[in-house]
Amino acid sequence: MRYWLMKSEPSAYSIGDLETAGTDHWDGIRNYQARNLMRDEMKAGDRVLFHHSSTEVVGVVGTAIVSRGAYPDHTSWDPESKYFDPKSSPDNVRWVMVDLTFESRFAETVTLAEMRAMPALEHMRVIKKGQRLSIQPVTAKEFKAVVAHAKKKAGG
DNA sequence: GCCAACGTTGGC
DNA sequence: GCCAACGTTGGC
Repeated sequence: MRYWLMKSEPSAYSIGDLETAGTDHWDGIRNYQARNLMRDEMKAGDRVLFHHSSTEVVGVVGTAIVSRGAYPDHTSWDPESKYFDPKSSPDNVRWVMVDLTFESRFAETVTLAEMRAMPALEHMRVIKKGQRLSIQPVTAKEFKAVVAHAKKKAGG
């Protein structure tokens, strides 16, 4: 089983949206590195740190589980979609998505500043400047350290 | 809103 | 295949 960090702008899709949906597809990934990770590495059962970016409090806000591995992102051949890519079609799938199932929502965000201060997370990509990749592998140790920190902040 | 960092595009 | 220009991301 692998562990991941997935970024989302909460104005577009938040942890609350995933909590409401229960399970949802993660469409709109249009970056080759992120796509390759989804297509080649991400499997059902993997665990995900759900990260809010471009917002007032940036950081990890909860966890999710990959409930379906990579399959074609149909928004890529939908001319009405903002994620439309004319080079993608059902016969020539360029972009993929996965399904995520809500697991937990932290009482408080584990902020970027807090993560930077945690020795266990010193190698995490998300804390590095200029790191734009929206899907990042994390280690089991990092995943657990973030979850433990969230519990500690919640007072237990 | 600024701007650094990065990915993509396209001329050559 | 190089690399400058451009567009996007995302913290601050």
